[in-house]
Amino acid sequence: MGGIADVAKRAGVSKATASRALTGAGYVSPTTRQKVVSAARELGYVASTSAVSLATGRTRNVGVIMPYVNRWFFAEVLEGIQRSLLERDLDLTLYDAKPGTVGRQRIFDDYLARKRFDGLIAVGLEPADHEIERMHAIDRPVVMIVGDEGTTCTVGIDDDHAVRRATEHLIGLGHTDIAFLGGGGADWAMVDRRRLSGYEAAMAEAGLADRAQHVQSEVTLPGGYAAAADLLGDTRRPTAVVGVCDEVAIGAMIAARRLGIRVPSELSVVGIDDHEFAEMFSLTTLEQIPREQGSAAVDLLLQQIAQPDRPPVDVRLKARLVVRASTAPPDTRA
Amino acid sequence: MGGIADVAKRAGVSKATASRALTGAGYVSPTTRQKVVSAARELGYVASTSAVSLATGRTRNVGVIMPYVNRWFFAEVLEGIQRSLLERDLDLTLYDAKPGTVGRQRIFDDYLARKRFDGLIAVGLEPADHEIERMHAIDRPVVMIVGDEGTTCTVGIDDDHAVRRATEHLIGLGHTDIAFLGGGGADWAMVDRRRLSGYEAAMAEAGLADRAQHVQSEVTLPGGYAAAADLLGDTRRPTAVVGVCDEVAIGAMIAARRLGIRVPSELSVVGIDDHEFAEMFSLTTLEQIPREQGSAAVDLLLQQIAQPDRPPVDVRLKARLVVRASTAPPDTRA
DNA sequence: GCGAAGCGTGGAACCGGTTCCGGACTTTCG
DNA sequence: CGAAAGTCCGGAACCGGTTCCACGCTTCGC
Repeated sequence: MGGIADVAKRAGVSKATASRALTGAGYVSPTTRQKVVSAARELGYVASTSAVSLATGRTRNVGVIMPYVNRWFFAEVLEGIQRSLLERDLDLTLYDAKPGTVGRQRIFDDYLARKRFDGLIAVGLEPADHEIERMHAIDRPVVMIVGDEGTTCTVGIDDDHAVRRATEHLIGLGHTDIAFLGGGGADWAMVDRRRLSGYEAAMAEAGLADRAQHVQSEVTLPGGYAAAADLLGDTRRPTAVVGVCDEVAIGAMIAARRLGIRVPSELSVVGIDDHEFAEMFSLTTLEQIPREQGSAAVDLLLQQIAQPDRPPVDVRLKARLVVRASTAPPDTRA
Repeated sequence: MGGIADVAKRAGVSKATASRALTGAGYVSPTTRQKVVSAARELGYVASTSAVSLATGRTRNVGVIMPYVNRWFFAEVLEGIQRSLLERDLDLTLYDAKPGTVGRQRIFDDYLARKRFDGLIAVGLEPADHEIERMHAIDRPVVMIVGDEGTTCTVGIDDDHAVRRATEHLIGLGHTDIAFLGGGGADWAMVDRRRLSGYEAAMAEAGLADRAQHVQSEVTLPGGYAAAADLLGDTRRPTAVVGVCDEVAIGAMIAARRLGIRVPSELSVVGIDDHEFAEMFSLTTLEQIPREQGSAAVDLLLQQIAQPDRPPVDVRLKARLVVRASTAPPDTRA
């Protein structure tokens, strides 16, 4: 009921002409087009997406696969993607692939193979080799946000550069006891590794290699809180902390406050992200704009869909230093 | 390439038989079924979702429409839904319908009408009348999480009851100066309204109707912070605060800390949600488990899809009081 | 022993669009 | 003025599955 055949009949034309009139492909006289269009409107006609997909081979849908949706970065990226797709009349199907779950396995083994999408955006996925293989096997363009430059398009900030700047900011203020907080452990993400190495490089360049200190923590606000509570409880504590991301950095600020350590006079804290809470906590940070990364990924993906044989492109965005009130020269009286 | 026809040929049977063998519908002898299954495996056959949808009228996909994905509650619900769908081999397409955006309008006007899904879950949508009309017009089951009981199935906690208990908890501790923080303003959500009325009812029952005080704020952590900073700056401040949700309550706690007001001795704070940060802040709260609401919604939706003419059901979950260290009797020395 | 019921299978219609191809008509151009 | 090119449209094939129906065979019940 309500198919294009009905529209065609009402407009007094063939299915073929009705289709051409509505899709805009091929020759149709202005008057018949008008007739078809108004017939469609009168009937409330909406093309069946499955029929269109079957006939054209295009789904007008993109898949987004990410390990979390409840973390700030991922949620923001998702919104950026969604907004871009909405402008272009494309749908979005979401795959929530938490590391180490059977769900993730099923997504890679079954869901992706169904090819419900014209292209795939993978966000912070840290895929294993066989997972990468799966993604290529589906023969659809893939763009990764926060991923390895290599065979596919990628979008992301220059993590190394960002952390380097964060660390240099502290060094420039006169700090020498600077700890890096966050990451480590078993499933230690590549981004976090890259960020740590940026920190180490900056420390080394300043001749502080032997003062470098990496404190492990879960990469969440409570994780940062817990790790910082340990670190700062010691009387021999650093004068500054670089958080692997803002959530960890804010956790550290909260811990400091609880311990009665003043920020920034007794402890400087810098993060990376410009999280929505950063301003409230007056956190100095390096701003990345995940929404923009999301929409950049959509742009890239659509290019790849249009021209599948174009070589992969990498978009690397620079992070801007936002100085707020969580950083200051170390307290020399101590 | 790789259609069911190829599988059929390789197994030496007709398309019809191959289809029956793979879907499990109709009579197929065990031996032919086996032949078909292994032929399919050898060819790496995966059925085209669009062809299946076209033929069966089922998409094996559910739509989820929500105004935010970056807020805790929504993200958790989304994960709950996703997990449930994953178990049942269903896909999920996400519609991000921010209030007052053209995107939202397009979702209701165009996207939903495409009927890419067998059913729809609407989360905290606060739909306008014409939006509700649109949702019914698509002729697919709808389940709402946090919505009006009425024509559709709904899932949610009993907000009135929850806030009542939160308020009674404070009254039981001896507080009489209790402010309700959050909500109000132009696009003031229905949940928040319901919660306020629960507070007012509890105050009235305790004979404190004239002490009731509603302080408006944006329903976010920074919003709670800002509003509480105003409220608590005054010397004539309440001894306890009920936050419309945990984010607002936590914002209030942070503000109190900044102002040097001790929690809980000088100020008790209670929230609603059991947000992931609640434990870190030792916030007394009423626990709701959004993930469970998500999976309950999926269950309901699947029932409705299976039996579309069943009367709508409402699932109302009770919230459990979790007492932590943010509430105590008022400081009588003051 | 024979009709009915149950099982296993293939042919063909069908879901609802798009697109190829060819015919008719009009315009352009040499 | 005739051929070629351009425009407009309809018939039919096609995308890749599912399902109705008919048919042959076996089993069962009376």
